[in-house]
Amino acid sequence: MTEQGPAETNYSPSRYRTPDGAPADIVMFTITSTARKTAMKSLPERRLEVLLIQRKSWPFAGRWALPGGFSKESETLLESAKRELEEETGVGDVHIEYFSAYSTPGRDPRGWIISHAFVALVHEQYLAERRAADDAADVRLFPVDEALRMELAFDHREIIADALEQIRRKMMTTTIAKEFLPEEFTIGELYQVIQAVVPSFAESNFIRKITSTRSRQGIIEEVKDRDGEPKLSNRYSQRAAQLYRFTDYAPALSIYG
Amino acid sequence: MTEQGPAETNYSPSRYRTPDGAPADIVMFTITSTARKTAMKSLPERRLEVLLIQRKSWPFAGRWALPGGFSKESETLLESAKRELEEETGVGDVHIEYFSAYSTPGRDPRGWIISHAFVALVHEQYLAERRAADDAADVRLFPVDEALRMELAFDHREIIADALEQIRRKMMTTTIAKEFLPEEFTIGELYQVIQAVVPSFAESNFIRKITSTRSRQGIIEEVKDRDGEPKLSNRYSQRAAQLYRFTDYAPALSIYG
DNA sequence: TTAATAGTGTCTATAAGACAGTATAGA
DNA sequence: TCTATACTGTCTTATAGACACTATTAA
Repeated sequence: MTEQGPAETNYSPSRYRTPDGAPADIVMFTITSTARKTAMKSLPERRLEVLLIQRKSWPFAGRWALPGGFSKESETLLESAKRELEEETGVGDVHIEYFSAYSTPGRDPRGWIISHAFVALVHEQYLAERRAADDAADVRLFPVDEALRMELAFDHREIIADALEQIRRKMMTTTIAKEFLPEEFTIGELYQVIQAVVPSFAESNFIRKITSTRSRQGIIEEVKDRDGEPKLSNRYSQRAAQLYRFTDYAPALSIYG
Repeated sequence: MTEQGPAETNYSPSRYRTPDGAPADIVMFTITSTARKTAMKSLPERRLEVLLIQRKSWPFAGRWALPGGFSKESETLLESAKRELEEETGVGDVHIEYFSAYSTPGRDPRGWIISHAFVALVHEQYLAERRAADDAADVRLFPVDEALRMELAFDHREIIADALEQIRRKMMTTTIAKEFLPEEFTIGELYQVIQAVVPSFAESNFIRKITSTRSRQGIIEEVKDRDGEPKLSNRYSQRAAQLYRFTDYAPALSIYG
């Protein structure tokens, strides 16, 4: 081959300009439930929200930004992201996954800083205490559409848009819905969670499809009580609904049949 | 919140340890065709191969490694990966996408170096001249299973394994097969390409499925000549086969019906 | 005539999709 | 009795899957 990069020649760190930092930024989604004021029990309104922090200092002081911070040499990026998130939300056992890197020159006025974006999915209940304490403070949940219309710090608007696209795809093709649901849930809840993330989702016969056909291959299964009787819930309706849970089965999708 | 990271306080780069480099490493896959020696025209054997480079210097001198090199402050990681790959293969118009980051402490003896892995998919024909010139040199294609059994530099074995898993999933769920095929191809070729990447793929009625059902929603379409007559090919068989091309249609897969 | 690929015919079982109807129980 | 959710019945059409059969033509 022609000239090789530094990796193929004698290496001396001081000869090269090196990055000024490798932060992890976390797009933390949750789905909030708000009770509707109806005559009787009803399903709540569910809305996809994203956690933002108001910056205190340069650059972008005053602007809202994604939580995150610089990673350390002694940790992986994933460990770094988990640490930062725990510092922000006080919650450790969240679903968190690497997602993409952002490296456009000039994206951070502090220098050459490549940001590593993570997506975290959190049960609303884990944030409950935090919200009470910090409401109207410098850490808040915003509805996703609202966040996407805001002037955020850095390229965080683009990061959120990419993260949203990714979880929309994953919501339809994997079982990440479980990250937003209790262990046992009703079909109505599952349907709502899918719709909160993918508004265009509409399946007239949803219960029929999920409880026959593919479900025979076991994405979800009915919950039974100790006597082997179907376990029901009437949280949301007069008529009790069957409770389900996700199994470990992950269907392999294919466009080729 | 509790204590904020550097991003939320006054920033002074010199106060923090910074990374020693952000290289892009490229897992470049291609599918090679080898004619079988049969009595007549027949489909070639197709094999998934990955491009490796033999390192000349410390660290891991003599070991085979992924092509790549340190990114520069003035370019995005994608631009960096494209540049490195072009230097290696002489080809510019390849399909290349970001894939993951590798950050385990100690993964690179030269220091704190977070590697950005890309997957590139290349038509075999683009490599044809290169191979003739460089055969038995320090840049070679290896069958993927062989590469995964080798002692490679850094954590490149793990990177290749992850990349393989990713393109296997994408081969089944997207139309990346087109990156390994000519503009116009036969069903037999498509089937072979899928199998080269996903050996477990087996569809007895493949032609039937792809030309009815989902194909009515248009993943591929028949190629016609100027007179509107079906365009055929007899590259691989006595009986001429219909040529197809991919459309722009990307099916939306779902586990929920 | 055969080899090697490229299809088609036909049948059956399963799934998708629509849509009207029934079930439940607290307010 | 009404309301809001949770289903079930029934019909039609589409798709999946198996597998035997026909088609093509240079060597």
